[in-house]
Amino acid sequence: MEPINTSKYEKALGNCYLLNNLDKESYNGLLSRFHEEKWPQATCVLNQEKWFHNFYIILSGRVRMYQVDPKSGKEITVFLLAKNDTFDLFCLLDGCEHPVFYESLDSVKVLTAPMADVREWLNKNPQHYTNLLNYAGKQMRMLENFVSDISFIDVPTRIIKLLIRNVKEDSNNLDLIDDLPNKEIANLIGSTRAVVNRHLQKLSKCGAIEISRNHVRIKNISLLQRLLELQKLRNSGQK
Amino acid sequence: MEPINTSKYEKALGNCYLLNNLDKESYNGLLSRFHEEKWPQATCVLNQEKWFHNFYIILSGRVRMYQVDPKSGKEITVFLLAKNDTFDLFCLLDGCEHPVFYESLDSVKVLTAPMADVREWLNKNPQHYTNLLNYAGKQMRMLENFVSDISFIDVPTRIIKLLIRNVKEDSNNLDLIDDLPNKEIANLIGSTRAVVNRHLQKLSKCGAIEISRNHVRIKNISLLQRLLELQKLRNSGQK
DNA sequence: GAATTTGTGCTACTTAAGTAGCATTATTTG
DNA sequence: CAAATAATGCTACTTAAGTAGCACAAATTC
Repeated sequence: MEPINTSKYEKALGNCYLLNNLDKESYNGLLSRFHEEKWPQATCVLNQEKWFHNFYIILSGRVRMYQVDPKSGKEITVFLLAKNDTFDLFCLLDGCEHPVFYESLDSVKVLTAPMADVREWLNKNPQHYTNLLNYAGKQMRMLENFVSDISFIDVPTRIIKLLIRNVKEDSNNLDLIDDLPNKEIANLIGSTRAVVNRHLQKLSKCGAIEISRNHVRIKNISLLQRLLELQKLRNSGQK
Repeated sequence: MEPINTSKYEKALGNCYLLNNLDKESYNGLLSRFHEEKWPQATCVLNQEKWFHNFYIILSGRVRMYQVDPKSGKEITVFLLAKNDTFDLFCLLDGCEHPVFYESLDSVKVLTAPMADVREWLNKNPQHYTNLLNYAGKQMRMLENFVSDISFIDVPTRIIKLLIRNVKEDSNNLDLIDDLPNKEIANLIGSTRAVVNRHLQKLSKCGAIEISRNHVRIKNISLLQRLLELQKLRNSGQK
């Protein structure tokens, strides 16, 4: 395993939180511990030990982190990770095992280093903890929102929010989630395939979206936004 | 506002994550920025700016952090904070505002300091970030569990898990949650007063717990544990 | 101690979400 | 190209959770 060419990744990792504002020396010191790995599409690495001993930065492709209910087999996607995201953040933060699953949605390129090495680097360069704290804060906010969304909001509205959250501002295209089957969309909002399909059909019939196998396309973003507003208002007369 | 007597709090704050393994100098440097405050029971400070500008460590009493659904008025308690807990962690981590509510359940004593001071201290003493990372990791795990619990598990089981999680090992007494009205229990698991009451009645009738106004008492902890196991097994034949 | 507020325990009802099942179509694999 | 697999689009059904409403009791306030 030869040392990686750190300069090769400077552009690719420009937006990775962990490498924010690093001086040349820190940057090379950290990156030199990593090497590149490729995973084929739709791989689920069952061995959870792995996340405990290795740390990953995504170079390209999507990885979902999910939990499985052993009782029903139901799954929920906790984080949908993409370029510049890292895992496992939980282990990196507190050094404990994290019983969770990871699965690649595309063919994926990652940089990986032993977890212990990354933790050691952080210990030796504590001035760079701030980057990690920021990222942890953002992820916590996402989790907190997930909790309140599931508890407050019905499935059709969660779908609309998911769609709106993922449209690219310029193109109206769906980023990250435009090529998922209904089952994966269900996992993202904590519901089931059949129920999601039911509501996608309605959105399709009213002209907000267009659906085909493995694809959802936004047809009328402002209609979606109006539907979301309507949902927020409905029942607001309650105490 | 006179500087606090830092030695006074050494015992009280022995288990606060933020003060773990601090040398005398760091300890005093941090604590000297704080002063003590008292809040009466059942106070809800509506001014959310406050959490953004001030940081709090709980000395005694309980504080719940919760979200409110503006549509229905429904609430969900995200964290039930007690002695040695701190807030607002989200702001401390990433320096952004955090639109959330805090409310005291008891008469509460806190130590408080300007958020900027705490962040500045952390910047100057980066070797102590580890404590914060650990705590953030634990809180993230709690949030992640909350997500999967709400999405996988039915209300009666969530109640049982809440009870089991909160029994003191030695005494069988409920810590933290033994004096809450049904409505507060509902907020803790993301349900409603009426539904929680329905299931508490069942647990009461089968002899697992005893209920009275503002009180739940464990009568048969091993029965609760057996009920939890039963729930886990039921339907496990599904694919 | 009268009046108000808060919490409980219940019945009856509504509804969204989930479940089961299956036919149809698209895609992949051998 | 045949067979297997994966994804969809339905219908019909079940169910847990939530809603509404109210009587009653306990606690608090004036």
